Amino acid sequence: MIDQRLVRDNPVAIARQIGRRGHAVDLIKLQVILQQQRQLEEERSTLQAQGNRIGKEVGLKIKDGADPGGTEIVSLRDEGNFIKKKVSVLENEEKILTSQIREQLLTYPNPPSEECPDGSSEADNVELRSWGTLRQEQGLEEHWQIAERLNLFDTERSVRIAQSRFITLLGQGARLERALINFMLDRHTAKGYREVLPPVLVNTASLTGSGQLPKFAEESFRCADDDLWLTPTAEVPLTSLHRDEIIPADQLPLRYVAYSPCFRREAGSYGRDTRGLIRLHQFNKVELYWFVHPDQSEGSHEQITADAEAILQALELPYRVLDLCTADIGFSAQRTFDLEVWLPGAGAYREISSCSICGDFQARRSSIRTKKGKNTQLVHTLNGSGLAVGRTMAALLETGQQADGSVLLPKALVPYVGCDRLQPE
RNA sequence: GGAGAGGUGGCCGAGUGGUCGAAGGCGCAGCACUGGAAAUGCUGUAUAGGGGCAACUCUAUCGAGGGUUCGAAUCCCUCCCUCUCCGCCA
Repeated sequence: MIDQRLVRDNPVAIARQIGRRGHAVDLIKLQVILQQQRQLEEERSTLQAQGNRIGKEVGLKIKDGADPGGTEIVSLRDEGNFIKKKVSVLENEEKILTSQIREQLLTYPNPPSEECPDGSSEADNVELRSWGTLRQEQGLEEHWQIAERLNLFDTERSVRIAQSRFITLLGQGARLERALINFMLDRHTAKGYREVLPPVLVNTASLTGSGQLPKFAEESFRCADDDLWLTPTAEVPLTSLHRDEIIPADQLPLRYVAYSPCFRREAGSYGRDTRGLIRLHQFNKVELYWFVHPDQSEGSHEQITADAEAILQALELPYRVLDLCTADIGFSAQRTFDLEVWLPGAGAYREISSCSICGDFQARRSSIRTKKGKNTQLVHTLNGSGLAVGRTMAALLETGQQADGSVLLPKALVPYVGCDRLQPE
């Protein structure tokens, strides 16, 4: 959420910043409402102060022996009643404005940071660096072909169990998925991350706090009879882990790593990536999440990205790093670095991690603050996938495929899987 | 699912209509004492919004919303949540 004081003081500047995302916004109307609201609040609190004075006066006079039914007390009561009526009128108007303000504020995306490159589509994303040597020979299989051959998962039966875009991993496939989750968690916790296994059903407040609601309701699965949704990413429960809290400054930064299944409707992606592990309604992800003091967020974006990259490097998976342009960053992000892994079979890079710095955007929505002495301020939050597990498996299959049909696994993974290659069962 | 209890500041806990943002304790911070520490003593210690250079001050907040009243943490109504016991269950 953007700071309403900024909208009140300089709506044009904020609108211009948000406008860099490609859609013009007009904050002048909101500014007017904010000014009205502030004026109402001023009037109301002045009246309430008067009312409070009368209340005290009546109490004191009665205590001093004044006749509760006497003219003096009665006239004070009348005055109190008069003020009360005026206050309640103002309060009602104010309440309407306040909820309008919040409703609107919640719909505006985070203004991109100064460093975020301008652009109008994903074509304007900037490649920052790449790592590893790409396999580019002809005739390589795509991951779903390999998986089918090795019997790692069953697509058709998954439709029977659920619907399309769900996957059932089998045998070595299931084992590899589990190995990857453990491997990633171990690597991150070894670096000082605190491991979290959160609920995967989250309430509306949690989704609003991290920025998925109100704008992206159609992307999430909702439980019909409860105020609960299937989480689209562990970022949601991790943000709400400290919602409505004040974290002592000396405890920051807090760095969490959470494995969770993630659920997304993938509305509007009909026909894309229909085979294999790339785009599913349910997938596994290990997520990194930082709460940092605003004075210390410098450099943290690069660090969290490096932590995600370390997994790709340990798995010997070539990738590149993109600095997403203003048109391509997510709703809550100020700036985002995407990691794209090389899929030799598909002959393309695919997003496998998205590392974002959100500034105080989520912290304001979720009311997460920190305190140093008397100074209370919003924390800054960062998140990054470390990594998307299904897509990691896809990359491993395509990268490790051998002429004899087996798949060679990276050395680091051998202790987790229990063998150095996957072979037909 | 059945029965009961309860939601007060960072925590514990008092407070059943009047100057209560709220006793007391714990914790925390500063100061004093000490060679240093412990113990002790003193002082301070919520959040949000408004005004003021500041000291400071006004308003709101005792789960949420509504009501009664000149005045509500305290009385009434509705809702939410938590806990305990029983049942069921991974």
